[in-house]
This record gives sequence, C-alpha cells and structure tokens, in this order.
Amino acid sequence: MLALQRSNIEDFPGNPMDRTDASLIALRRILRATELYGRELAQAAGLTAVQFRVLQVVAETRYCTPTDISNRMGVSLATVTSLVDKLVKQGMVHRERAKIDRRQMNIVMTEKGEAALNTAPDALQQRYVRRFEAMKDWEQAQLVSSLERIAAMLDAEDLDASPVLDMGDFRKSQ
Amino acid sequence: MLALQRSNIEDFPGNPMDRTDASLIALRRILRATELYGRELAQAAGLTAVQFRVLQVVAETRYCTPTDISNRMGVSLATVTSLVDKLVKQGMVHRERAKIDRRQMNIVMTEKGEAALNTAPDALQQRYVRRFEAMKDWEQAQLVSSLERIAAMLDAEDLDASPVLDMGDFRKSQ
DNA sequence: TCCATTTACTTCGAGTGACTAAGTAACATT
DNA sequence: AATGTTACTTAGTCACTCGAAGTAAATGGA
Repeated sequence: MLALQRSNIEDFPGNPMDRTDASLIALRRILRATELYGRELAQAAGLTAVQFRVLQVVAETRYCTPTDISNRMGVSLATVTSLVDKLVKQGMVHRERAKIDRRQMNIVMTEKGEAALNTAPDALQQRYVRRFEAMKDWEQAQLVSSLERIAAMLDAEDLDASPVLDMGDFRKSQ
Repeated sequence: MLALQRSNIEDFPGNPMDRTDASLIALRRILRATELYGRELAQAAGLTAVQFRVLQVVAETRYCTPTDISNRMGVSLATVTSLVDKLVKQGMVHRERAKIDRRQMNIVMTEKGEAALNTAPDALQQRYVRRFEAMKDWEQAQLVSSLERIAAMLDAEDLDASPVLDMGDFRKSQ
C-alpha cells in the first residue's frame, strides 16, 4: 500500500481542483490500473502476481540465481526460495546447480514456464504500447519528458534500467 | 506484482533507446518509488502499509464503516475486519456501534491513531508536492496533461476521485 | 594444507494479508 | 410475525514475507 496525499495547503473556496490534486489523482489512476492488471494477469495465468514476476525475471536473466531474483524483486532470499519452490512444483522452472560455482543454483525456465509467460494476457501492456506508439513524435517526446520528470520528483532509486514496469508486492514492514 | 513489458518490436541495432522503452522505464521508476515509500512509511509508523492505508481512509471518512473501507480499498469485508482488529489491538482506532443503524459499526480514530498518521514520515508526498508546486504554471499544466493521458492509456477504471495516490496490496488471485 | 570466513542458498517458525463460506444481529418488507 | 436483506464477524485456508539458524561450497590466509 502506498498513499500519497496532498499537503495541507488550503484551497480557496470555489477553487475547483488545483493541479497538485489533479496530478496526484492521475498518478493514483496509473498505479491502480497497474495493480488491477497485475491481478487479472496472474489470475488468467494460473499464477499469483508475485510468482509471475519471478517467471519474468527468470526469463530475462541468463543464468538466473535466487540472489538475482532477490535483488531484482527486492525480497529476501528466503522468500525467493519459497516462490521458486512453488514454481518448481507447478513445473514452470527447475533448479540446476551451477557448474562454475556449485553453491549457486540456476533457475531455468521449462517449456511450460515459457508457455505460461507467452500466453499471459498482456492486455495492459499491449494497450499501453500500442497507444504510445500511435502518438505523434512530439507527443511521445513530451510524455517521456513528463514521466521522467515525475520519476525524478519522486526520487526513485536507481534501478536496473530494463524496460519493465514492475510493481512488486511490497510488504516488508513486518 | 505487475509487469509491463515492451512489445516485441525489434529495435534496430544501435538504436539507443526508443521512447516506448523510455516511457516504460520512467513509469517503472514511479511505481518503484511509491512502493519503496510505502515500505518506509509503514516501518517508521509501526504499522504495515495496509494498516496505514486503513488509518488514512478512516481519517478521511466521516462515520467510517467497514463497508466504506472495503469499497475504498478494494478488499473484502472479512479482510477489513481483520485489519481493523489489528488497529484496535494497537489502540489506533476503536469500534462504535452506529446509532442510526445498529448493524453498522463506525470505525473511529483514537488520539494515538491521529498521532500515528500525523507523525508518519511523508517524505515522498512532501517532496512530490513541494516540487510540483515549485514548478512554473505551464509546467504543471503540462505534467497534469501528460499524467492524465497516461492514465487514460492504461485505461484505469473509474475511481473515487480523491487526491490520494494509493497502491493497495493487490493479491487477489489466490 | 588446513582452518576460518564468506557466500549462496534452504529450512523453520511465525506474522500479515487475502479470500470464501457460514454465522449473527439488526433493519425492512410483506 | 415471517421472510428477506444488509452489515459485519468468525472460521478456515492459502500466499507472501521475514529473520534466524542451518548446510554446503568457495576463498583466503597461516
């Protein structure tokens, strides 16, 4: 859960809605859309959202280890172990001991895992990309500039810069 | 979990990074920032992120009932019951039977709850709002327009239009 | 070489958050 | 008064998460 709230700046009565609010509302809609999409996607794929994300990371990463997944997703190694367990049980991935360093495990996609990833309903993603690419050049540029500006305002940490929008489960505070 | 990925459009080699990717990366940074903020906030407040969100809803809503919370957060009534239980146990809120309709419970903030909300580290929110309001008028307008456009592209569902950015836990697919 | 340390991962135990289904209590309708 | 509806809680179950403790392999001296 996250909640950004407006600061306590008083609106003049009759002020319809100031831009700060408008921007926060739009941001909220964006987060909400991605959240709902995550649920939908996971449901249709027969996987939970988090499990699906693991599958994506595995697919993206060569010689993917639990530590890789842990770093990419921002969860503990213990959590990764249990997530991978579930994916193994479902035949989506399997573990292979790494040859170079036998402490490491490589998490490897199975065909079933590939299939699950590929047939996932990527409605949101497709819609977004399609619409984005339908825009005029200058509009795209404007949008990117705005997004980057907002990201900077939120002071997002440095991330691996893969073109993946990723909203992991974030309950850390237990 | 959510993952927006780029569609399978081939980049020409040497193409540094197209705008679709850039926009997705920026979006990801935004989601990630909000996610991390949620964790941080929850940790410092001694509440989990979801519990904190309940507190916010209670604070915002007059005569707040479990059903209100359920609707605002998009979780089941049973979940609300258990969340409120925890907040009650911590002395953040208490239950009062409604006078008009004695089936309803009103969830009411305690002073401790108010304090927890007010002293919450709202670093992200403050930073965002401060920076937003420091921008020039036309820049604000531009940003709002971009955000709203993106929200529309993602086709976010209709939401209560409160100026609250809210990213609830979204595991529904169990 | 051998022992201590570090690294990589798993296991264990426990808490939160989420759901559905079934239950209780109060209001509403007939 | 009987029936239905609404509001909420209880009970049971499962997923995700963590920290702490454990195992196994590599590494780095002495």
